[in-house]
Amino acid sequence: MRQFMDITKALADETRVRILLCLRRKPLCVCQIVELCGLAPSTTSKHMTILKQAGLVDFVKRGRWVYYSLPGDDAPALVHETIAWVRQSLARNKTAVQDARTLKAILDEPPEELCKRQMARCC
Amino acid sequence: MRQFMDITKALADETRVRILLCLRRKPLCVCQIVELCGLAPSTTSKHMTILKQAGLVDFVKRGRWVYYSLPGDDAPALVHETIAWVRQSLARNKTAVQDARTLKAILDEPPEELCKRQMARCC
DNA sequence: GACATAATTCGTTATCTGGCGAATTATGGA
DNA sequence: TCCATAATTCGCCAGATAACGAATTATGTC
Repeated sequence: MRQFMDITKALADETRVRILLCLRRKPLCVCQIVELCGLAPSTTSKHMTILKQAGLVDFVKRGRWVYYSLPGDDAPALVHETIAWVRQSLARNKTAVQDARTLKAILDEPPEELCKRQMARCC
Repeated sequence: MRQFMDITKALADETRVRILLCLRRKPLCVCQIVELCGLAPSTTSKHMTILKQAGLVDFVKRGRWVYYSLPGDDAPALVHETIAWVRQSLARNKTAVQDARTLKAILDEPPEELCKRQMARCC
């Protein structure tokens, strides 16, 4: 039950659902996710921790960069079924479609530029 | 997105998930649900309102009694898929199994007795 | 109509959650 | 070694949520 409730609580926030959907195609680094959801890096990081705790995402560190992705085939069936359910439920959702467009633009820009812009915004 | 988030928020509470699972076999009246989850009638009623708002349950009034049930075939596919997902995810869950046992005992007793006991408890 | 009672609504309280900025950690480059 | 910087953790605040008991609503019975 614990694991299931971790998952439902993780999904009970729109930002986290949007992030999950955006990881569909490829791993994203934190600065890209920050750009996507328009929140402070600290807040975004917290969301990623909650998703990780629920087992809904994985991450790898590459130097100073952290890449989050959907979990691999070795993850529990529950996790895969959950992601499938979310994806199916929101397949034609307006917000999700818009996010996919935004993501495309973000991926066109080198991550370093994103980070610099985010730094400039708050300091 | 609104409807989906209503559903995930409804599922982000263990009591509500347990109630949903217990409705599997047959409709239950509020006093039975109160007995099952061990909370105050007012609290339980609020939970039922949230589940109803999310579309995850229906209810019918029979005189002074209100019976909650899983929604019928005319409910949106999203609702049925959600319930299927929850059921599958917790099929062998310990809490769910225990609740099923408790429910069996509750169904053996006439609802009137339950209501009287609940009344005695708080007044 | 008056009363009993199943359920809900209301008002209050304690806890949880999501948000931010500041401080900290950890890594690559000068 | 020292600095720059990507990310996280910490400390705080505002708003949401779950719990209760009291009051209210609605329905059946006398």
